[in-house]
Amino acid sequence: MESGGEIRSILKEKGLKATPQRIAVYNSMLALGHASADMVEAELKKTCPSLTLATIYNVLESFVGCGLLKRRFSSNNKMYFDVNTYEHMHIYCEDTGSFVDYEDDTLMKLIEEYMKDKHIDGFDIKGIEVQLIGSRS
Amino acid sequence: MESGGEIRSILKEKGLKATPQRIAVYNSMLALGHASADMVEAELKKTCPSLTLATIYNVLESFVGCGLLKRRFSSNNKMYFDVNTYEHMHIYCEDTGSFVDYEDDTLMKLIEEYMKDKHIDGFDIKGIEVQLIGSRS
DNA sequence: TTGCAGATTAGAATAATTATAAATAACTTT
DNA sequence: AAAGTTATTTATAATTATTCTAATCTGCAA
Repeated sequence: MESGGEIRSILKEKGLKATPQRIAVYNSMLALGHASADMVEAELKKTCPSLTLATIYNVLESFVGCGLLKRRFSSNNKMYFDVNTYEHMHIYCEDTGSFVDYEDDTLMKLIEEYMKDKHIDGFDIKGIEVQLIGSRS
Repeated sequence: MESGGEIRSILKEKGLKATPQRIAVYNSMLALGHASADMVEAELKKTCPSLTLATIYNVLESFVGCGLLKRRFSSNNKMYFDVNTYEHMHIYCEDTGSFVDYEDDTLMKLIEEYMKDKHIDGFDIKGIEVQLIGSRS
């Protein structure tokens, strides 16, 4: 039941201090799944009112650095971050401008299988991002 | 050899006036392939010095509306646009933060084929975006 | 050619992110 | 357990990216 345990060890491993702010942001990202900096701020406004947006950006950036989060691709002018616990795809909803997680292991496997023995000159391919563009039906 | 011909008719069809600004932005996007508003501005600074960023944003937006361009997904806080002449994927280079077009019809077909008879509840899927994340090797 | 709806412009306003420098708190060493 | 070191947080300012506004201009239909 000790909530900060896992993240503490990850941070220590990366030489980052385990501050309450980082733990709060991490828990909030776990709850949200994916979010932008201001969404995290809103989520933590009650429990952590001293938390600044600048800190949130710092924390999110440091989490990307240590692999806890991934940057999300978006088509508006905002940065989104994803909890990096599993490989999944996203549906971008044109009507609401929001993202919905979408899991399809078969498709991910299909793509990964195909890419495995592809060689793209000049690049090391580290990951594949798939976004479905959709509207509410 | 008349450069503005095609776009003029597309604009007319959509009820948009064929202004020199729109034609200039279109040609610049054709040359760049994909770009952000400020890249278009830089490209046109010499030939079109009166062109404003506000106009460029307006023009890009109207082009997305009429299908000449597509919004590009990115992971920094910037909007990018793509010339919408062919289906292709992108490689995002982590080292330089830039995008490189990548064509792989086989993979695109593979994915489209798979998605064709998928039903995702609540959504009409209109498109698929694939990004490869890579670093310079 | 003229009228007018739509487009462009300059500039201000907003939104999103990053930088700066001082204050604070986590971890190490004692 | 206390002190020192250093990374982190904080508040604020600055920067970057985009959108809004209101005045002017222009493409094009009549």
